[in-house]
Amino acid sequence: MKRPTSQDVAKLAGVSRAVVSAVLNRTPGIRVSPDRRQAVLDAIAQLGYRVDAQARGMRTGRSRTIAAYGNLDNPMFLQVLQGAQQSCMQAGYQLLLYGKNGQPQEQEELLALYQERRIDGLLTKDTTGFADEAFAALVQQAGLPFISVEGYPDEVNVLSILMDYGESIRMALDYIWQRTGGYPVYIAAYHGKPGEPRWGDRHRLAAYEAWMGERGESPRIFRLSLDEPEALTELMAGLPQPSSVLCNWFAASALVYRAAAGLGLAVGRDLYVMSADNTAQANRYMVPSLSSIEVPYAQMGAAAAERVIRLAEGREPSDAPPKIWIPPRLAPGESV
Amino acid sequence: MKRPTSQDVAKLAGVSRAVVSAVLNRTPGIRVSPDRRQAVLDAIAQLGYRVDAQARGMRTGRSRTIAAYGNLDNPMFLQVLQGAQQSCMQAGYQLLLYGKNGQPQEQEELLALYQERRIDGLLTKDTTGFADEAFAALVQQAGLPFISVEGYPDEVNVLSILMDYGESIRMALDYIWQRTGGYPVYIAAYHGKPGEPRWGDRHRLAAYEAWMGERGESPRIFRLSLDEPEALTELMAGLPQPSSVLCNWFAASALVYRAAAGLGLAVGRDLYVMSADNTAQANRYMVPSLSSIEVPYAQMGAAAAERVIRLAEGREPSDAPPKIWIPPRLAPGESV
DNA sequence: CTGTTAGCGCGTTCAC
DNA sequence: GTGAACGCGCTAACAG
Repeated sequence: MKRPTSQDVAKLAGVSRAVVSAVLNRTPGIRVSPDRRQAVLDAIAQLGYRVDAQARGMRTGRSRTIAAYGNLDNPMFLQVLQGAQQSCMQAGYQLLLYGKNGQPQEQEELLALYQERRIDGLLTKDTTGFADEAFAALVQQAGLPFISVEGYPDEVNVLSILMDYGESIRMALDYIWQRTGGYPVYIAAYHGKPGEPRWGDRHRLAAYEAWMGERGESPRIFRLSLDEPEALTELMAGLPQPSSVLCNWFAASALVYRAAAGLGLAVGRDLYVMSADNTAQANRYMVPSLSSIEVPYAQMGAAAAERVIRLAEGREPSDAPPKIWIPPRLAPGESV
Repeated sequence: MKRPTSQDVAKLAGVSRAVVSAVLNRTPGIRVSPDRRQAVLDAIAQLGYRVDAQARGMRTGRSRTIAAYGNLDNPMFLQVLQGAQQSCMQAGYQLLLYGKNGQPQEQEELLALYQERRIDGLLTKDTTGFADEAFAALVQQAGLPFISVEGYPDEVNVLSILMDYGESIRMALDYIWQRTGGYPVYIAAYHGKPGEPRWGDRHRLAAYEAWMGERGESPRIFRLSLDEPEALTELMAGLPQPSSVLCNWFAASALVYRAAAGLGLAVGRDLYVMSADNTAQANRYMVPSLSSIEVPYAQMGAAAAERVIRLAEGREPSDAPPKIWIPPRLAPGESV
């Protein structure tokens, strides 16, 4: 009892293999009468026939598979995958997972996947503002349909799915103001040494300054090294009660909670806290639960996959804009 | 400038296509002299030749790809993927992602992937103690190499990678005792209505009872519905200080923190808390950070992928044990 | 309009 | 080490 082939189906249905193929792919140029068509479908069902994807792929040159590349340590990547998978399934594509390990050869291996005809397109989940022009050039040269989630915000030659970080800050500020009537301190946390803030943080900062400026308030920005969280306690000890703080990042909010506990301040009463993202998906487990802005990664992944597939199939209009913007989402908690 | 084929490589190296293939696959039965071999390798490098995976797959009948099936809402699945990817890469395999959506047709689609020759094997991340015998039978009948992470603990016909939940409890109890000298209350949380506890929870409970019994203590078990967390406050108000509690699940620990805050109890001083898992990966963000036992999902994913690949390649001895046990891991925090 | 024939794509493998 | 067949589905050209 071996695998049935299109040959077997053709014989059982009393037609040629070409008709079987035509029925399955509605091939233009080959018309099939309804009854013959039905005979083919019956034969397929009876035998449990399945097209050999490899044989089809070899003939057509496409694999109907795209790869998703990202950091498997980051839980947000899972959301991207979820969205991408959704889009793939709707389009009849498969999703190949390729985890980032930080090895330099990985980029070549991604290209190799394409050259081996294992994938038709590539989607990467990059860190905010990431850009690797050398890689982008290689990809373009190879002709690999490519789209980045959160990367290459300023490279017009690379297609990206982006979130509007400025809007996320305005959304948070409006929410805090509506709930408390106060103007928050902004905490910009960073890892390691203070450097030039990255793309996302630049836009967040600018939005904060503009929002405060429009209301005649002077911005109060506190730069916090995640490696020296003690500084936070000093800052917070000097704030009147109640005050509100808006953190650029979940990790900073966690430190604020910790410092508040040390000072005997009750979050949600003596101190309002909001996070401009939900990187760790831990917001709702915080006590009290942390209000935040969410980056809609699933939606971004879905949009990315959809677009890569269009690209791979040559259905993307060449004048399509390189960047697609997805709006942030407000996730209220108990901390504001 | 089109894609180079093995034909092109052969011509450039002055050999037949069979030799190119033999060089690439160290085919037994075809000896290639060192200089010819080198000529082939040079030609490959010069042309940038890559084997067409589809053509190879069509000929060999294998795709060198396995699928991972699981719930994309669960961050732990990402860890499984990470481990699986690692194993796949080492073996030269690709990982196809298939997200669980809860639709009944999914099982058929997984089988279809195999019948279409898109995958050589399947790995599923199931919930603890899960078992679907109908699916397992289908898979077996189809001949699809299959292994479950955390599922089918009692079905000897299905291969699984499992964690020893009893050991996780003993590990936690030993740790708490060593740090505090106390005997914890055990909190068994559940969703919805109280029912028969599942496989993992049964083993946890039994281990708790046995451990307490060995020390001449009578077990103190509190069953908690996650939908009625108020009951927890009552329980905790009645405990002496300091006391310790061991929760079967992260979500229960989060509720304990919340109740402690309401009662003015300081976790880590008035009350010691430990979680028997880290499902939400939020432990280190809790204030204070939550001590817990971790399920080593990455390791389990790696073991699963490795085994599926062996199975697919027919390298698995038929007398191999159906279950592989991976030990739990202690993750100390500040709460104990 | 409906359908057939034949060749193709590309790497693998068996007989020599 | 070589030559040739093979795997399986797609599709251009062609015929009834």
